[in-house]
Amino acid sequence: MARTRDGGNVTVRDVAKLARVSIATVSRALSRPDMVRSGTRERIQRAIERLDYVSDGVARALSTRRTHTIGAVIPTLNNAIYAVSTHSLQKTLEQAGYTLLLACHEFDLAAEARLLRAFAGRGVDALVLVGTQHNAETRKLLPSLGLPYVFTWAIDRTRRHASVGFDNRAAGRMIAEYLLQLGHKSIGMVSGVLAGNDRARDRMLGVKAALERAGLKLPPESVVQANYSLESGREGLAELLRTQCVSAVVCGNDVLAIGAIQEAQRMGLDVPGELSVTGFDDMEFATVITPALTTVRFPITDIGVEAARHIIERLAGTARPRCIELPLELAVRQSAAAPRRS
Amino acid sequence: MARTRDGGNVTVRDVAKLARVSIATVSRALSRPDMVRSGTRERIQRAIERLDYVSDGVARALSTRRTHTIGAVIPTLNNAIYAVSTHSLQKTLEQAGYTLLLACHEFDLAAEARLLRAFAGRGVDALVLVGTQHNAETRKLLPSLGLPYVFTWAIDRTRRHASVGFDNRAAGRMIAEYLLQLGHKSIGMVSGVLAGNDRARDRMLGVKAALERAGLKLPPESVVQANYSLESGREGLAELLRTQCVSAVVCGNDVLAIGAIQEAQRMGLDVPGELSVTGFDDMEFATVITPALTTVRFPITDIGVEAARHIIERLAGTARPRCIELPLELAVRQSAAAPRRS
DNA sequence: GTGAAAGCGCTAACAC
DNA sequence: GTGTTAGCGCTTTCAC
Repeated sequence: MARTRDGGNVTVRDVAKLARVSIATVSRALSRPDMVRSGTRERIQRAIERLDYVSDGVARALSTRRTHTIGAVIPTLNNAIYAVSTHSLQKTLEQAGYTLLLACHEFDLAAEARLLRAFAGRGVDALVLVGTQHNAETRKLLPSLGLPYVFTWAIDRTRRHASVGFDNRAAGRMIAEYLLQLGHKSIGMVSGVLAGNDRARDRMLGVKAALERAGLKLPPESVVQANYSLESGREGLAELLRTQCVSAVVCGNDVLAIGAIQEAQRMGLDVPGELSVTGFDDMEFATVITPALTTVRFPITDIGVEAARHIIERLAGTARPRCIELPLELAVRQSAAAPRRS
Repeated sequence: MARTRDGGNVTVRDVAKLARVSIATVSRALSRPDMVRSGTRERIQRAIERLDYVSDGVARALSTRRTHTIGAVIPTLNNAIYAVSTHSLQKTLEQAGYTLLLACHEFDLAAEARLLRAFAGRGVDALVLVGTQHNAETRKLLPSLGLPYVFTWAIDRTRRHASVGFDNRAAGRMIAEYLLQLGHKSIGMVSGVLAGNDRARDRMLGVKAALERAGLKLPPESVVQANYSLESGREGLAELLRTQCVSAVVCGNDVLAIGAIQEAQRMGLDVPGELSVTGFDDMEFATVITPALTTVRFPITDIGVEAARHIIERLAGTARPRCIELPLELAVRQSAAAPRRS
């Protein structure tokens, strides 16, 4: 996008003039070179280089009704797991010639709807969201846009929307069953905020289901909710232990779990001797804390890659499975153990 | 962007017809409502609502030559510090009505140039980059685009480019002087990769300068370079200690430092008794490791906020200081101490 | 205060 | 193969 002497942008017109062809031929030389005779093509190529011409994506977008831009609205970048899945999303989209428009709703579903609307106005070709739970406005907007979209980090049980993620409920069951198997009978949770967050809610429901199957309960007072930060994990644990007497605490994610371990240690509790603590996600830092964190591993990078692939293939007109469920795995380390008999 | 019965998008034309005005008036009612009589305005408003009209950003962009889109090219989202500064960048831009186009170059400056060129082609209104060191292509491209741009995470000493960041060299000096003051005489580094990364290089140069002022040296063999990961930090420390005998290791960032502490402990070294280890950044996880990490604190969130403000004000035509230097602060914790006499 | 018309820079029929 | 021309949906003079 250099300028011509008169200050305007270099356009197809300038290239056409210099190469002594029509603008249509310039356009063709760029999009389908095989439709242009090689001599002409080279003349155009030279003109392009001499003028330092870069074709205007906005004009092309207006003409083709394709921006080659994908909008992703995620909860936050301050959470490593969303940052990592967004990274792989961007790299995979880039390889296919797509550019990523990114915004964070900070766990506010009304903000999510607003951002999606803004992206639609910017003419994105497709949308990537996190979670399957969205507010009424989003639910109305999404189909009306006529754009491909995909939910991530969770799977859509209704199968009405494309989704790539994992079964958070199964993850909750998995960790709870592990604790039950270790012999725990009283289990509490420091969960992520449940409202508007189906990942947090499903994990909690999974834990609850496993406990109930074992004849135990997970009453509301055993579940404290916390924002996403170490500090919230610390406060959450303190709050839980103020009223509940538990031998194990399932935390809604690794960050909360690490905060909880810090707080337990500050209170003089031995982890896992007096209190077992678990997380979800298996982020890189799960092994930094002592004791290393027992958690559920998700293939986080794959979420971005698969979501991107789904979008790319939808846009290319290729069919694709609508729902991709990624595998879970228990990462057994040292923060959970059999409860001490007392 | 709902559709009309015939499948096409709803455009100003549809709104104009329904409101019985010209398209020019619809456009005005949207951009400068005070230039339209209130009765007309309300008729138009009703038509817009009935048709669920959303104006087409691409067409507006072509007409106004403004996309209200800002492109940011960062090294990676897999590094919490860039993710966090990008988060605040996005939120601040959003408040001013701008949308963020994001891409990662993964520490490849040729990729950076390619991505910047792609963003320019997409018609971004301004550009945000990380660091002051860029390859020849980028250096040539940036001024030729005629767009505002800002470097972040470092300050441009030449003052020829807008920048918001901190003095990484001073940060290096700060941590080295602290170690010298504790009595260390042999100091090594596990640095980030130096090539193409002025933040890593300046931190190293700062350490070197401080050592030399104290009559000590930092020879190349005392500086091992590592990618950004815990694993690289572990390997980096192992490699350094294989050939060097040091009482303190300055790591290029907190992640490397935490990896280094893990490795030192694995080797049976007491930190800080037998080896002091420091980082840079003061990320949230700096206190998760035992011993808690001594590091240099940067106001990471402010980088994004200030970079966004700079861009917003430049685009609004308001003048702004070209170079914003953010403050540094030593975060003294337990991973560095006086060396044991031996 | 409102309308007609000329672009913004590109693509894509359709002619030749 | 290549050129002509009519849009894509909006903003913005310039008349009235």
